[in-house]
Amino acid sequence: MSVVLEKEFKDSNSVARILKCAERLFATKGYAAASIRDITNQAGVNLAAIHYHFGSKEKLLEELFNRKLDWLNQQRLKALLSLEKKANGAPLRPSAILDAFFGTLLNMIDDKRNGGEMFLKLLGRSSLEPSKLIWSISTKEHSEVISKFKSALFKSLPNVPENEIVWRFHFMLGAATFAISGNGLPTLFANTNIERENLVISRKLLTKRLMAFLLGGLRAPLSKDLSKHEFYALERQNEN
Amino acid sequence: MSVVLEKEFKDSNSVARILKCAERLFATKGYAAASIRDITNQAGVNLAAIHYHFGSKEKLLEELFNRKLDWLNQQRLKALLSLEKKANGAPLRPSAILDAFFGTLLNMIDDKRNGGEMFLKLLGRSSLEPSKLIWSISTKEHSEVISKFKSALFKSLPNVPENEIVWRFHFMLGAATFAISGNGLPTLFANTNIERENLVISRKLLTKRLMAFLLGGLRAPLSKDLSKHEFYALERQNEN
DNA sequence: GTCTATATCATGATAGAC
DNA sequence: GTCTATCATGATATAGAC
Repeated sequence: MSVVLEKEFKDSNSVARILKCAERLFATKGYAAASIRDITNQAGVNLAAIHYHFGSKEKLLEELFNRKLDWLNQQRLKALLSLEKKANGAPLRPSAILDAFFGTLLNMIDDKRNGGEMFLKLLGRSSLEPSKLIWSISTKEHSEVISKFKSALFKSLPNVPENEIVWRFHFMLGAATFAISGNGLPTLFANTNIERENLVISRKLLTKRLMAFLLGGLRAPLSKDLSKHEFYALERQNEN
Repeated sequence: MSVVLEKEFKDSNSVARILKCAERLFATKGYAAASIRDITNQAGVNLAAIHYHFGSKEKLLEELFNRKLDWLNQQRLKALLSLEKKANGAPLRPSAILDAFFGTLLNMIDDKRNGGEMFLKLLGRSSLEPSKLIWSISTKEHSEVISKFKSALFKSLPNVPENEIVWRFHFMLGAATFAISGNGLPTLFANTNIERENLVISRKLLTKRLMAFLLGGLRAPLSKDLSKHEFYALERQNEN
């Protein structure tokens, strides 16, 4: 048996199962509340397996993040590069940039076999986690990707102050995170005669909804106190 | 000494100090990771004090939430009622509704003496917490307030399907939550030649930024697949 | 009402047999 | 690589002195 196959075999037996269960438990209970006993029990492996394969609970989280986040960021980069190739130097449409960034993110919802949905919840949850642990992970490539998308947006919206764009990026991340983690929706839809079926989310519909919202926010007129160019964002509206 | 004064004295000595420290620690470390040892140590009270005054760690969290969230929701309701009184039956402007809901929220940032900022972080964090514990708290009044604001938005945007408004409400909550909890901003502003000073947030500026974004998202044109009335939201734009 | 002391249990981590 | 057994620590909670 080759070295590669041997590794794959090991992966599917222990490491992969641990990763999958850890992903789910971290996402649902939170990192601190999910014990390695929970994880190893559900994964059907021994209590010591996590320490053997990963070294510690923290390293497990780190590994989890690096694998999925790197993959996601590669998708994002691929999408952005493809857009830039087609545009041939011209600025991209804002909606296309958002698609490349947030569309790839939401695509993971359907990737249930690989735990994409759970990872998304974990990712969202971690975004509000002030712990240094989370934010020290994968800052290497991740911030590079963020940087590339910022640049694309700057070029795409030349009349908008750059720091305004960054702030709106931040707001968009918040909206997208909530879109993924549907907590709070029951409260929100309570006392509404809206069909319950609507709470069962189709990824495509959710994406459309979110994208419309994000684009509206990104191109919203600047508040009067922030700039004299009030309706800057509307200039490019016809290109959308 | 009157009964009331006696109670206030007690509060300022133990209960209040516990609440304040718990708020900060829950917000910074998360509920699970913040131990009652941390809390009682920082509060300068005995380890057993939490159980004596609140019964358990969970009850402490519940008490914390109920106090602050009720207060916030009262502010929101007051603001909404004041608007409706002035409008005299006419639909409110969307921007005014958002001000009443999210403006009151952001106002708590400045309330450092009463731990408003910490509570906001805790609130945001809890929004992504799938634990039943958090979501079982204060659903009584809270969902009523949400309901009233939904109704106001429905009236304000009569041409928008109601479930679309609710979804956008959800997205707005996400953006507002991220606006408050400024995690991720360092990553976002990295590699940018934007002055670091901009990361020190003034509440007023942040509110302006967020409101512009929210309003843009709320009134964004509906995606073609969602409705035939594409630019519905722009109809009321001049009233903003 | 507040404290000391302690009970009871779950946690992450490790050592060593197989 | 996997298991059992165990450790030290820190968790929530409680009983009882003052």
